[in-house]
Amino acid sequence: MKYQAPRGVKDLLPPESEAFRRLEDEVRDLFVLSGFREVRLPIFESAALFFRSIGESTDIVEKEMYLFEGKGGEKLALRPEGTASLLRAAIEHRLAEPGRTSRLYYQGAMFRHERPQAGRLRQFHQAGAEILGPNDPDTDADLIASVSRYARETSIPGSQLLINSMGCDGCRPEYRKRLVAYLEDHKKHLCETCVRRISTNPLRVLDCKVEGCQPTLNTAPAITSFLCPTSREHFERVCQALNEGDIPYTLSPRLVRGLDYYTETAFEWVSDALGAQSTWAAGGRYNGLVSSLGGPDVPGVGLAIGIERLYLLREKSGTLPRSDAPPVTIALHPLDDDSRGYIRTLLTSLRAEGISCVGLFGSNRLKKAFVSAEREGARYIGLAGENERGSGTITIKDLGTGVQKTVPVAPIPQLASLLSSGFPADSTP
RNA sequence: GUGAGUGUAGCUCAAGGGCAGAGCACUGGACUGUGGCUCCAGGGGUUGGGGGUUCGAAACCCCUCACUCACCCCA
Repeated sequence: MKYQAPRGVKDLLPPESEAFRRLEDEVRDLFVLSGFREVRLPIFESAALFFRSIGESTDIVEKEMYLFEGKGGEKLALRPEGTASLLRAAIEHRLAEPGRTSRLYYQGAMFRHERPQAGRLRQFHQAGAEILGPNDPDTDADLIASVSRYARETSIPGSQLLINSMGCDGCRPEYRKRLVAYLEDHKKHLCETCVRRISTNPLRVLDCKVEGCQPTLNTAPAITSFLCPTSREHFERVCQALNEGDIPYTLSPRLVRGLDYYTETAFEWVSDALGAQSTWAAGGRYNGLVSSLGGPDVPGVGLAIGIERLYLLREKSGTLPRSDAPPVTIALHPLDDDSRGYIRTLLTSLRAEGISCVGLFGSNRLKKAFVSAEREGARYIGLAGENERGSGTITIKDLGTGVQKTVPVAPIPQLASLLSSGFPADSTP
């Protein structure tokens, strides 16, 4: 094979492509139902935007970004996530202003140069929703509730909500100090990467999955016992709101989001039906991010759903959305060469009436036309030869029921409505 | 970036040193204005690529590429 898709990217073919689109629509509907409006964002941005927002010492920035230079030498990057882009746009167009609330969502391809595996691609798709403005726990809880409810309604298999608090600029530094001290003391029981992270990104040590590290990490100081009164109250009220809303969750003191910008509430939805990449949606509050990107001091909270992972889950549970409407209403076949023009005219007229149709011009054999019509997924086949042409009619057969009828082609709207409303069952062949 | 597993027809897979095969799919015919069935025939392959061992390699060895899964990381 001369050309094939680059590593880690996938072609989506029918019918999977259609199911994927329906899933995206489903998520869009979910956001719209909660008052979010869409922002279409560019697929690349100034690289510095991501360095700044995601964090210099994260893996994404250190080794996973697709970087390239514009003609003028400007440093650009394919977006590895959506929040940074959305906030950039919100700040640039004055949608993030103190005292007002913006609910915005985005949806599209993201790019990270990682080794592909189950549920992990180099080009993948996320849909994310961000609320800029409010800083109250009820907003967090409401956002969380919308996704948890969606998970329940669509029967996402094995889904579980994990939540934690990351504290704020006031209390996290103190906690961080205590954690580093603890980790230093227990260095000899930790793996190599953990030891390295003590100095680069100590909070992420908590995320380590190495078996040998677990005993040490289990007894490490938990951030939740170091929260300042404000952060503690915020977190407690989020949990309380979830309790009241009957949203099940698991407190996960060692949950640390991969991106540096999170503050206060952090949450993610995992599923044991997914393989090693078990997170299918995640988010959190980011109160300092807007201002650190040059905007006003506006707090925010948001989340993103990994569409491919959602797809995997729905596939596993056999609940992928499927379009039941046939792709083509009628396939038209000329019975002789003289009828080809008659058929072409009819195709144009029917499409003008919104009826999906194809012409079967490939073979003169009627038998093949039937096979082709079925392959096209057509509901009806329409035949025209000398007789139909002479009388201005078309012979239409319902491929499902076998019911057949010869009807006038004019007026076209009447023919169109016959095709879209369906054949009477009592017609005789 | 590291490790393991797998690469044979469009798809699913046989052949484990001795003629590269099956099922499905595809094309044509039986069947020239009425389909799904059946029967007959046909097209398809540098066995991922390169090198080596051997009289002989799809098979054994080395290199390489790709895919899959895992580590890592994350949606």
